[in-house]
Amino acid sequence: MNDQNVLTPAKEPVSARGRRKRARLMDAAKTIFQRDGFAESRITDIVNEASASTGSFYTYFDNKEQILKAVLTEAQQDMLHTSLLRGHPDATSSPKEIVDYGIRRYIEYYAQNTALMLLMEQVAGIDPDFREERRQREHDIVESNAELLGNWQSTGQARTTMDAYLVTRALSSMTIKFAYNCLAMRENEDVSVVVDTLTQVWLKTLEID
Amino acid sequence: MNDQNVLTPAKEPVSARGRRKRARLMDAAKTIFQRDGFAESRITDIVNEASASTGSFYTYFDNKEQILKAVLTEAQQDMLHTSLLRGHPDATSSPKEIVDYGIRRYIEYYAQNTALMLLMEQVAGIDPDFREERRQREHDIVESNAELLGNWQSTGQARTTMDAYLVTRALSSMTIKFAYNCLAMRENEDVSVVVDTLTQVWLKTLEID
Amino acid sequence: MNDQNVLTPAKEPVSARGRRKRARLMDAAKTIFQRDGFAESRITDIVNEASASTGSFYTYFDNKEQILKAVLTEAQQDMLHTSLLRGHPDATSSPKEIVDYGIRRYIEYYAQNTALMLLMEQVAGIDPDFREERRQREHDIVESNAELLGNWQSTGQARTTMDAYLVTRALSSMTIKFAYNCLAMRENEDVSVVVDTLTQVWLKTLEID
Amino acid sequence: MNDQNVLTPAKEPVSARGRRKRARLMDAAKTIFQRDGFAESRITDIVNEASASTGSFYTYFDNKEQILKAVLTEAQQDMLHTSLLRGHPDATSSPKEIVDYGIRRYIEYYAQNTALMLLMEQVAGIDPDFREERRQREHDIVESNAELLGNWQSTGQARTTMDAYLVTRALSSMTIKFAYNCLAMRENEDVSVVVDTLTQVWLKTLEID
DNA sequence: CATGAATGAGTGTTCATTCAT
DNA sequence: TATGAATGAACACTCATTCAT
Repeated sequence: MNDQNVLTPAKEPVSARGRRKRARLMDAAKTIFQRDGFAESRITDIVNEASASTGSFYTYFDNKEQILKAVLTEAQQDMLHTSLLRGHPDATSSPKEIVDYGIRRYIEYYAQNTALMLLMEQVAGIDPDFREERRQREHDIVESNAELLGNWQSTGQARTTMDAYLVTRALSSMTIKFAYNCLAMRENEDVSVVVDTLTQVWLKTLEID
Repeated sequence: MNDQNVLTPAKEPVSARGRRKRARLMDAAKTIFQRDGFAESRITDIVNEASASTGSFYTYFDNKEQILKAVLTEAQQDMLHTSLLRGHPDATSSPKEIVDYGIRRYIEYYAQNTALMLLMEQVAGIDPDFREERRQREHDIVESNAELLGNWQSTGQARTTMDAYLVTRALSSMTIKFAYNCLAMRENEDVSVVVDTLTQVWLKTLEID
Repeated sequence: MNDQNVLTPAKEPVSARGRRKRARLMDAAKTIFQRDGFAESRITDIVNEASASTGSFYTYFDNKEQILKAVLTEAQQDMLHTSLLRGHPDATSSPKEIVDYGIRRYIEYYAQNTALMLLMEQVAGIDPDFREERRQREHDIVESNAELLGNWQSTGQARTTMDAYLVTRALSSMTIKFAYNCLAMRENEDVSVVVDTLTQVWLKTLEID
Repeated sequence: MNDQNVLTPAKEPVSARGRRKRARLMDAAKTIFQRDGFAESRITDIVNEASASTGSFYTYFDNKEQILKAVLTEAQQDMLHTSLLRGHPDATSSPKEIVDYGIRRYIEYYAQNTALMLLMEQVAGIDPDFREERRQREHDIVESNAELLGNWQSTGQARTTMDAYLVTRALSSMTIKFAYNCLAMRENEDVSVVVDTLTQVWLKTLEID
């Protein structure tokens, strides 16, 4: 019935006006957090950016942590397709196509959201809870991917004999960190080169033709 | 007027007593930073930990940022061997031995210094300067490793035809992030399994026997 | 310009519905003031208790002070019989009966309304206006009682030669403070013992048989 | 060894300079509390009055409540002689002399410290802890006085047969409240009249010649 | 050079009151 | 007239930094 869980009690706006104001505050917070980082951001800046008053902030959020959590949770909805191997539109595709597609999609999303990714990196650096949450999310994705790899191994489509979970974890780590270095750190901004490189490592390691 | 040479980082103690006190403060700062993080740490806690006074702190450091930089710079001395492929004691070793040795050494160092690694991750999240510095350092290491890989390619010891810099960057990324996930995030604490998995991916990708 | 007669306390509701809502707010305010005290009470709590909205509050009251005054004024209606010596139902009663009856009635009222009495004590502590108002009210009562005592003195029913006003003031003070200590402070909750003690002091001092 | 009890941890100044500053803050707080009352007072006003900074305030006190407690505790040292019957300089004095002396001393102290007395009244109105503390203190004093009265009763110096504790409580209540009304409320500022009236009621009630 | 008290700018948060709906 | 979201002045409190001793 109520999909608003107990960890975020009350503070949900009822009127359309309220919903709009809350959304504006979250947009503003996202902007400010991405620009100044969490520790350097001031609630004053957020409410100014949203053209709201401090009082309004506290109508919808208890404190800075809470709006951060809200911003990140929302951002995570968009990120659910970072599953890499899952989510390919065509179920009959070959492993090679699936790997290529998954990596491309992840990298492209990353390229579009580097500021947000940096923010998440920062929050993970600061907040153990968020760090653990992220670890768990990554763990789930890796496990799901490992399962798929297991299928490929049993059908001979992937000839590697390495442990499915560990190798998937290793390759996922590579993909995430490479994206971070090349895109967020602006070391190499040519997306297609990045995708090609990563794809080749995946295919060679998994022994997929 | 000001005979303090501006190029000197200043505040370097001259007496042995001074050098000892400065070292005590840095040890304390490292402890506190690792425990509380940079933003949450208080100078008060640092000086208490060091059994010093706030005044003494400012005798040796200009501010909180400076002692952080000092702590990290010092920590980085120990880390110079994270070059992965460089630094093998025996110059005549085979590529396989060098890869295996380099990864093992890196992972073992990481396992010994997870708190420090988390701190560095945090600071990278917060401070763009440190982030850039780290990126540059990694870039140099990757470049140096890529050069070695180039040699192996030209002698046929590594049969991959991928771009030496990009593939080294990708594999280094994997190694660093896998270490972070398995060790700092405590997902898989069996060091030898971690090393084996990483080594295999390196060797297969680079086509080294 | 301003056809709001300044002598009218304003905000008096005209409709029956309005009168009911105003009464609900006052009841709620009384509850909250007694529970939290004036300074610690929130208008939010009052309107929640009354199941009303903040807007409605300001329809009937100008501010928090005003509803406090209204609550206390209303409470004072019930207290008018705390006159101690006045208000005995039988005009032909003896001084002894009148004293005993007055004290008993006051103590019993006090025992029934300790929370309210504590509130009044608190407001007297905070608000000089209320303090002066209370002093004036007590003064009037004491004067009225002193007049009665004067009659008893002239008829020999009270043989004391002390100044009627001062001794009445002293005995009234005792009665009020003793009630406060024994009942509000819960030092001695046996009402009849309290009444007996007070009555004896009154009679002995006034030399009434 | 350490007579600084655990309820007031730390914050005690060690240097003479610190002790002076702390004392100045307490003086200032007393002034401000007496002028504005506790709820209406601002820490800003206290530190301005003391020509100190907000930071200094928090060097010695945790918050406004704590400095209030400190001010009142100190004030209470001076008040210990409000015992009424105890503390007469001449041990061989008659009951009449003792009563007269005790009341006079109490009233004179009260007349000199009306602002402080009003503050205590206010705090008692607001703070249940202080209220209880005051009740306990009064209880102890009354009990001590009742004991003395018991002696007088057994030697026939006081012929009343009333319960020693109750009658002492009643007469003490009268004294305290009468002082409050006449002096703090400025109803009758002639100290000697106040003292005479009270003394007569005490003596007549206790049947002391 | 050591000490720790003093400083005050800066920030989070509350809540009475207003006002658009 | 009812509602409850919006407002922002007001205040408590922190903590890096300075400076008198």
